[in-house]
Amino acid sequence: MDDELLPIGAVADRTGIAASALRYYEREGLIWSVRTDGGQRRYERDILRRLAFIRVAQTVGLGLEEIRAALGTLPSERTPTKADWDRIARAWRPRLDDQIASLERLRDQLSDCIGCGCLSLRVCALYNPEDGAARLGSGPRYLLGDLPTDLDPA
Amino acid sequence: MDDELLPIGAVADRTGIAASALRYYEREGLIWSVRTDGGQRRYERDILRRLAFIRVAQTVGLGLEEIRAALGTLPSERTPTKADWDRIARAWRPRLDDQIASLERLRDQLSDCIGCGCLSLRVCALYNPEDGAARLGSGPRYLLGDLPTDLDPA
DNA sequence: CCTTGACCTCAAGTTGACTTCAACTTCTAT
DNA sequence: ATAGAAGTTGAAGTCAACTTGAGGTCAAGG
Repeated sequence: MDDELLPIGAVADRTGIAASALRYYEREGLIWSVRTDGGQRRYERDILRRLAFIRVAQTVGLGLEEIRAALGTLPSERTPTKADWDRIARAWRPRLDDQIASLERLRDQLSDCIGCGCLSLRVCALYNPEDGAARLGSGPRYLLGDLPTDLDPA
Repeated sequence: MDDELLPIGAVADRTGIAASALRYYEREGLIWSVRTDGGQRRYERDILRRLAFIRVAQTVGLGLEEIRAALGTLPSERTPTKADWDRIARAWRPRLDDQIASLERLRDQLSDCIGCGCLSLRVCALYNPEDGAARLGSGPRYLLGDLPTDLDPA
């Protein structure tokens, strides 16, 4: 069997995650590495599964903060098992279901509501505040945060 | 009939969009206003429909750039009709369908693939680059941009 | 031994969609 | 006529998730 530990470039190649991002994740406490005498990072193969998890979690819409929290629920003493990963991943289901549901709601209302030309908030409630699907983009985003009273035009 | 034109605060109240955002949209060329002698903005009621459109477009996941482009396809000489708005909104359908489809794919694979514990890119293709659902967050984001070769751990 | 490509750190830059601040000015109701 | 609420501008700040750059160090093959 060949070398146990992977240098950063190998991990980057295998995961598609840039080396700079891997260093960033380490600074943020999402992953860790051991160092050579010369100070270079060496990763255990275990890291690949962890990174796979991070990548999927992002796709589900979690921020790194939340992901770190989720990773924190993994056992620290032993190597996480399938069951450990499974438990966390299962927690995403409802979240995904919500996202799907609100996009479907939006799609259906788009036919009914924009189709009818009303575009009125009060009538069609097209903009559901607190809809998971609305959280695209970053930064201060109070859009959709407070219930507007009406948008009925002219 | 009362006054035709709305000051910025009234528009902000009615739409739930902050006055600062309205000024920003104007700088970005998404909306416009007329001015009083003193230089204050006054909006025609028409603006409410336009803002409603912008808000929904954002929910669908469009950036302001794309939204401006879409608004640009509206007739400039006459006030847009229901049919005009309808035409644009209809263009979102496929996009929404894609988003929904890729979230569903993710959800289903989550059961099969993380459930089985493999978390392997090559095998389960859980991370579909170019999946619309993946574009959450902003800033340079090359994640999911290049096809990784494998993430199969240990 | 030495070259060359991979790696290191730290600070600063990027992106999008805004917000916040300071320092005024305008409108409206009394 | 005037107080106070609401509006104005321009510049700078915010947030997440990274990237980029400068200036230097490490490690593996020839």
